[in-house]
Amino acid sequence: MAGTESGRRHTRDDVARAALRILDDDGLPELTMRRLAAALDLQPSALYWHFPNKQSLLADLADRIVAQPAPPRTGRDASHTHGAAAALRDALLAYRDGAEVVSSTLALGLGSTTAHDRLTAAIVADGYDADLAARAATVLLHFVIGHVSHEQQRMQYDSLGVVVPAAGLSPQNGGDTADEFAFGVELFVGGLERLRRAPSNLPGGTASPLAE
Amino acid sequence: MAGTESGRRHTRDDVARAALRILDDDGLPELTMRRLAAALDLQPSALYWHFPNKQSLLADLADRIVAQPAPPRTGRDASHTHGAAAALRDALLAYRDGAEVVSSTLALGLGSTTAHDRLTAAIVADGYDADLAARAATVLLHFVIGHVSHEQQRMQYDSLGVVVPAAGLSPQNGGDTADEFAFGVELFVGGLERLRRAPSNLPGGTASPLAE
DNA sequence: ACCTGAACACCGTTCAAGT
DNA sequence: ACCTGAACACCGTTCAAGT
Repeated sequence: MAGTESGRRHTRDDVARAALRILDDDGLPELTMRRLAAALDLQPSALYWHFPNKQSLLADLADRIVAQPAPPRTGRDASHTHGAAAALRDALLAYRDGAEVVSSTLALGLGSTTAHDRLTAAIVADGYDADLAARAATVLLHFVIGHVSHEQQRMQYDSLGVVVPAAGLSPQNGGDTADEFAFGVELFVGGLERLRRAPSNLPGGTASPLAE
Repeated sequence: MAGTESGRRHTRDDVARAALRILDDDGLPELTMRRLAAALDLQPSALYWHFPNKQSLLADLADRIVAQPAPPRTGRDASHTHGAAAALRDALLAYRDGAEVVSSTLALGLGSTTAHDRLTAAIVADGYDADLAARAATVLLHFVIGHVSHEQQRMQYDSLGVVVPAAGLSPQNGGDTADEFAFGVELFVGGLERLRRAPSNLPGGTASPLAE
């Protein structure tokens, strides 16, 4: 009874929170302007007083999902980078289709730079210079979003009892998705560490000195 | 005059090719079933004889984009992995919004496993066992798709003359996108090489033996 | 400042029926 | 085997007008 709708007129924050609720309850495809308006007892056109269009609403949701305070992580993380990557994954997993919302917002060049900034800061805290960290953070961010997006798609297939025949990207060897995530982050951190000893070997020279 | 429409009735291949043409000419948002039908001089409902729904059509397009024969790459690649990653990037770049089509198809668990298979084979060819390679290929695939997707979004912004204020994922330091891509692949390969010497250090032990 | 009412210009998809 | 015609059940967005 004492829900999100109580007084009379709504604020931009109300709209965003109602949208987050629909997202989490029923998923991104169900989050239409018309359904959101109905949840707020509003005409669809009223939403356009609060947000210029649907994409900017989604960008706002993406910011909220990413900005979410990180729950205290169990155990010491192996590095700041590991911790920041895991915290970002947790944030994306906290809302249904969270990764997709953030991904599509990023793909349109919208949304804040919070996620990228935090990963960059963590890499810097692990001892790399700001320039390198910023570029590496972009790489890590692509992996994290891609991974969690795939993870969440799998969750909703599982909840529907769908048997996926031989999907190319599913964990192949009985490892669960958290293990696969840790593996990806470890690969990334390993690559960073290798750069620490041999700072420039991109063009020219043998790129794989350890091979054979 | 002698275009895609000549005889009378169309095949599934005709439909897919007409769709690829709309995609490449006008982008993914313009690729609607109604516009596609019009391009083929068909009623929209006719498309549903060839494809059960729009998503399976998009999955077919994704397969075609990825399966595309790789143009001969200039210069020797530093490794099979570098070559396969670059070839995949080229394939995605060959069609407007190519990365987004593949990404959304993957996100729905549709499409073939060609991209993943090829990356896996390349990693195996570089001397890693099949198990590790398959998991690593997933990581690399996430990066490649995320990177190219962002790259293509940027291309269409540039072509519109849009000035993006301070986007968090744009190349920050004057490096072009191809350099950023090479950097990401190098990071990935570096991480793999580190695993070659220390095959298991994920849980337990110091994860960053080189730090400090 | 915040919302209604009504409309515009679209979508994907189904299905009986035609050839 | 391949397509038409007509409909269903939706979308996001605009805009004048109300309070």
